[in-house]
Amino acid sequence: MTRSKVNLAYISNDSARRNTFRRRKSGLMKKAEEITRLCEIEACAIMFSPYDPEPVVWPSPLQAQQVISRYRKMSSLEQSKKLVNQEGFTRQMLEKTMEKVTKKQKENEHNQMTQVMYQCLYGRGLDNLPDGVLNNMSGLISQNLREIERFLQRSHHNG
Amino acid sequence: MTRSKVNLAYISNDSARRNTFRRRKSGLMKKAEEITRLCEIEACAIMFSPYDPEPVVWPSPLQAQQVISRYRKMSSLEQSKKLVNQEGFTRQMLEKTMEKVTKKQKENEHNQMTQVMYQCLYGRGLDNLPDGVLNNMSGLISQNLREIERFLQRSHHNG
DNA sequence: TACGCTATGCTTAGGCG
DNA sequence: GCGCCTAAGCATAGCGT
Repeated sequence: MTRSKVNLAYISNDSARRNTFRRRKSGLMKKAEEITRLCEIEACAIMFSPYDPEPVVWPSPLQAQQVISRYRKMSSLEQSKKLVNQEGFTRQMLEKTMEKVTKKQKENEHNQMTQVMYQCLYGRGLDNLPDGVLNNMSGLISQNLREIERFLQRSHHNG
Repeated sequence: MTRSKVNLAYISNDSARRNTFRRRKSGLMKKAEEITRLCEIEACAIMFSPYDPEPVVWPSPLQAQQVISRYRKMSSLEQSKKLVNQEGFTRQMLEKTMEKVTKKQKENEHNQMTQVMYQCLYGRGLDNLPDGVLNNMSGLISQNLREIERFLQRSHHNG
């Protein structure tokens, strides 16, 4: 049977759909590879499917996280720049202060504890830490988490 | 001149590279559209290029954020489940405590300040806040950010 | 179910306006 | 720089294994 024009709709046949997904997934990632190489851009892709036990993350979980955090940073920055009313000023102030804190964090980079806490706070996951950093830090970590809890409670009571 | 096989390397010619990027970007997004429709999967893609003033987010910033948060949730869950060694215990403890703090945060949901701070800390952006929350809170916010700074400094000095 | 094969449709490099 | 055009090269549907 000759190949016909693809009907661009949900493929109801289970095995056909699974096959198409497998093939097109690899095709898509190949295209992503190519445009990244040819143009030297930064990109990532995430796909959830019933056919993979885990989400498919291209090019890698680590690089994807970097792209995502860059995106988050930029989009919130753009938003704060666009706003000029009272609320906008508050947003800008928040951005600036957070940047200041981030800068201080960088200065303290040798402090492993701060590093751990920060990654935790920002939800970046704990993959970027040097090997062994998490060892022997249980006490310190739980101590500082209690500190955060107290901070939240204070915020609650004061607010 | 007949079309030749593409050399899969960085295109040094500026205009050619820009052209290729424009074309392949649209091609890539079309492919993403197609696989999503054909197989009904959930996916997103982010691309940073010198040719776009803003990052290109497919299918939309909102849907991308949903996919990203789903990925984050799943990956941290998988990580904590997979690990069984000393470092794994530490990770699990971190996860649990952070969940606890998150739960407490939910209990305090009526506290607008806590909500603002939390969203800020987690880098979720400030878009999900109810209207007007950010108004008249400048003083409170900067106060609490100073609190965070002090916390980081303590972490530094103690570490 | 996944993979290899091949014909066919689609993508896109190169050229032009 | 962008969009159109055409043909060369690629992706992939349908089938067999």
